[in-house]
Amino acid sequence: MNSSRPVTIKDIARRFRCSPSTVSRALNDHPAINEDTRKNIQEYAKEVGYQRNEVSLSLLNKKTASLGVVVPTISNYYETAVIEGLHTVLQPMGYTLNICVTNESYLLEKESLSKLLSNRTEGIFLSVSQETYDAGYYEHLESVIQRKTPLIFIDREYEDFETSRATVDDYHGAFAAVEHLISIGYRQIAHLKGPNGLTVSEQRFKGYINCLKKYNLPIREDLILNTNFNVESAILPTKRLLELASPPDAIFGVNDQVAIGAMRVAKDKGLRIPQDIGLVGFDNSPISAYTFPSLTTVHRPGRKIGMEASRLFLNQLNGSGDFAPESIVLPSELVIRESSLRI
Amino acid sequence: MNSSRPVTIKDIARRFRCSPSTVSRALNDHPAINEDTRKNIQEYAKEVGYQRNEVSLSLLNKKTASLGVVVPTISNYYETAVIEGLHTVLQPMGYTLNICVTNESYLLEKESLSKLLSNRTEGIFLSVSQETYDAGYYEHLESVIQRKTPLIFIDREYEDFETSRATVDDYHGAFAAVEHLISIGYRQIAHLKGPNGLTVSEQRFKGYINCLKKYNLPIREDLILNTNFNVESAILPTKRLLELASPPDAIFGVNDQVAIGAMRVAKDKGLRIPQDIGLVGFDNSPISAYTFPSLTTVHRPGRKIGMEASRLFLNQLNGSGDFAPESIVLPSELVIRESSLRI
DNA sequence: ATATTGAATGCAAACGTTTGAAAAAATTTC
DNA sequence: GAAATTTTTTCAAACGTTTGCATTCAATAT
Repeated sequence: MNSSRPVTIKDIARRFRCSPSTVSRALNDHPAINEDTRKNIQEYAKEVGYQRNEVSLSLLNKKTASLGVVVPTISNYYETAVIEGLHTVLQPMGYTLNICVTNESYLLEKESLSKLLSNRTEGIFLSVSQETYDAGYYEHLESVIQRKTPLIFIDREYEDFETSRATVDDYHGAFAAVEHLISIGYRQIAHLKGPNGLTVSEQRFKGYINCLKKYNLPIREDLILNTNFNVESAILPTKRLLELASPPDAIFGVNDQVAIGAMRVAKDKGLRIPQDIGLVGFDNSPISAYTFPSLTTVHRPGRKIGMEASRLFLNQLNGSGDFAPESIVLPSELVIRESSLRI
Repeated sequence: MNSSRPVTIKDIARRFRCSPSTVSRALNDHPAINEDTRKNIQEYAKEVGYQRNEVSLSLLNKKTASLGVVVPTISNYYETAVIEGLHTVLQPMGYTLNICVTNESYLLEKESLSKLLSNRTEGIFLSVSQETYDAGYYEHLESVIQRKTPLIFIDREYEDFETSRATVDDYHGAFAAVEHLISIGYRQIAHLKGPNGLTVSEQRFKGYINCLKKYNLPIREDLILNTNFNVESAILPTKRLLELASPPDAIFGVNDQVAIGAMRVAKDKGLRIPQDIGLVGFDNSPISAYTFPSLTTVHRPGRKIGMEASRLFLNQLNGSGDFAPESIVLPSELVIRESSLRI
């Protein structure tokens, strides 16, 4: 008596005293079907709200039209921008995105991947978790590779995998940011670094270090402190920086959140930005243009990364057997605003 | 020669010269299987990386363990918080979330729902698009209801549907925000409203209006301007407000983004916050605590909404036939910070 | 030696759809 | 009116897995 059972092709066939194949063909406008039969069946199908069961089709065709997106978090602007980019390209093509959040945990990442494979996902976009990255685990990726499921790395990557990847040129972005500070005249430039071990953190850190070296500025260990990418995590480190006997005259934050945290602390201390202290962030998040003063930052094209990653996936999917992995590195771009423009 | 075809139970059966049923039972630790057979099969399965095809199981059991999440956007803090909440509860239970972004478009929403139904999603969380809401369309929801697929409304809702819903008490949050401004002594309170027609906008607007009424303050049409929820959309309206012959002494923004935009414009004008102008936002986004001055706002429990919505879904799923829809309204909470604390 | 038990395995159907090939029905041709 | 042709429909298999029931085989009991 449960009216909620979805109506199937068989139901319709019974109703018309014909075979399921006829119904199937009628619904798919197959030319070998009598015009009247077709119309009747289509009308009836619409009337009873028939919707074909894609699950059975997936089984038959071994195509699921679903893709996995495995990311450490979705609560940052950048990550959602990437997902939007993926969406923009892939939703119109009929793909469904299965979003898995790993919270930076290896176990969750492993489980997510296994689940996606079990569900016969046709491709996987992966930004590995910090735990995975730290520990250098990679066994859980073997099965993905072995299955030849296209695997696209986003931002965080393993060098030694034969896979496509889309990353932002963090190194040169960071370099440009620090170079800009130097060009303005700042000399004691601190860095609020991201968590150790993550490519993103390390690349930006390297950009910072190498730029200082290039301009023969001393590298002061006491001006390099760790944060956790969010605003709060920048508060204490910034306080410590500003209480130093020889405090920095500029701070390069690993991202906008961190820079905004630093901005807040500096202002609380009565410092003027950019006169007393210069500030640069990273990401070009929407808010960065509207802080007071507005934040100099490095644009990180999240949407574009998502779209490029989609392209890489499609290339691999449609490519011939001897597929060659591609690496896309999108340039990051310095966006100069008020927080560093000391005159 | 393509080694990428996933190994199936049949493959294993062939290898052991036994029937697929035996393999299936062996893999599932069925007691009627000989200990040795079981061990051998399990070992071999592991060795060749067998992973059971969940698609076929879905077809067999009519259970897909996947849920749809249909939202207008994922680029705001609040939306991602909701999704995180859903995730927190549902991922551990084995559910997969299919995220569909509608970009506020009715057509995309309709297509997304139809796709989800075709994929035999077991439940749908829906925050209707603005277009849908404006036009009052609802036919596309009929098939969801008819299929008895649990449908949970999030925030934006249709009054006349017999479905569960989880919303935040925007009205009282807005009311409290305005009341707070009044209590501090602000009298000419402007409102940067959200897009017309959306429940969220209208409820907050209503809270604003009714609070003014309660305290016998005049309602000035010229102090009510529309925005589009993002920072940029607040810039021009705020400029207009501040250029009025009789400008407001406080602004209540429909969300934090808008309030931050307003903050920026006010500061550019040389106004001191909160001395010259008070500011209140809505959402309690992470950044709001670290603007300068920090932003008074109304906490909107996104994560909790997601978790509550999950609960509503599970209730409906496990409920008996005569299911009664539930409405959860979570309180919003005024968070007083510097931007409104004129002494 | 035969019946009885028990353990281990196989058979077949089911989930909903598509599709090549075969069959049936209708139409045309001579 | 039969043969040839065309149109329309049905059959059966396939996708990968599970599961109730039947079957097989060996061991035990009588």
